[in-house]
Amino acid sequence: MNDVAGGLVRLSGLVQGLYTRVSQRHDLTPVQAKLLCVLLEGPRGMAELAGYFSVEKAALTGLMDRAEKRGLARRTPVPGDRRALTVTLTEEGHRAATAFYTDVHAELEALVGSLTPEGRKHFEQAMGEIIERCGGGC
Amino acid sequence: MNDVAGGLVRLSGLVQGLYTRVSQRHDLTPVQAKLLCVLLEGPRGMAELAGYFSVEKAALTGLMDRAEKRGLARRTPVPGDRRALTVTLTEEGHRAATAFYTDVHAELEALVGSLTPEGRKHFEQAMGEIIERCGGGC
DNA sequence: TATTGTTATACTCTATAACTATA
DNA sequence: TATAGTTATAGAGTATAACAATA
Repeated sequence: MNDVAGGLVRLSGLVQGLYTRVSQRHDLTPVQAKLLCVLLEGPRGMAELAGYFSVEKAALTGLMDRAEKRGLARRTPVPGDRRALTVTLTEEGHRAATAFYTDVHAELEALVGSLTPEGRKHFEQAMGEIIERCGGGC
Repeated sequence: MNDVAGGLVRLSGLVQGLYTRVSQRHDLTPVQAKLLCVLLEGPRGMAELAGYFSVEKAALTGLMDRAEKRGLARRTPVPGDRRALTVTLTEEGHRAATAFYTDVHAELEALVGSLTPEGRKHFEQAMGEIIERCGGGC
């Protein structure tokens, strides 16, 4: 696979590896890191998070149990619907999320650091097109 | 993250998701699919595979136990070193590997199908540069 | 002593199915 | 009945540490 397909797999592996290494550096699992990053944009419901992660509700229960035990996030009741829970970051979780995000962002920037401004622009545009055309699923 | 970093994460997520879906279609886990693809290029030792996967030897024992139980690969002795084992694909494993590989290749090609020939060339070149500059680790 | 691979143990992540409580 | 979330159970993947056999 020495073509686009191979390139995509290798590039994706590079990004995945980078993400995992940075997670470890912050004493997080990659999934926990992803959870923190999502919650950085605001509180979310359990079902909402399950949908976002393309995972069953039950998996989120476990994920949140561990995140809560580690003091990164918490579940709070939703006024008006006594079945529902909202997930928010704790202070520690917010600090961890910000630190992780900053770090991973810098490393990803460094990853494309060898591109010329021109090449970088083309690359960004191509990624944008692929992502847009594929949306969520594809 | 609406920049290169965000694009890389989303693109990598797209590729990862595609890989996982195709694996499932072939009744494989993503890790098993990766193992089959590596073995398609020839037999490998256990330690060699562990290195390739950036994983401890013990993890590979478990991985191979399951692959062997499913009839996809087998361990054979190495003449000349009675400690070592070589991992090879079974016939069924070879069939599964080829079918998976073909399928994933086609899907990845389709992923970049919206790019113009020009854009595609630029994209390929940029990926090549990034990968080359980062080699294995980076 | 170093290397190859395994075993034992524990943890994370995930799926499925059955369940509770509320809407 | 439908939705939100949990519990129970099982399996994959991984790490660590201790081990056996061979080099």
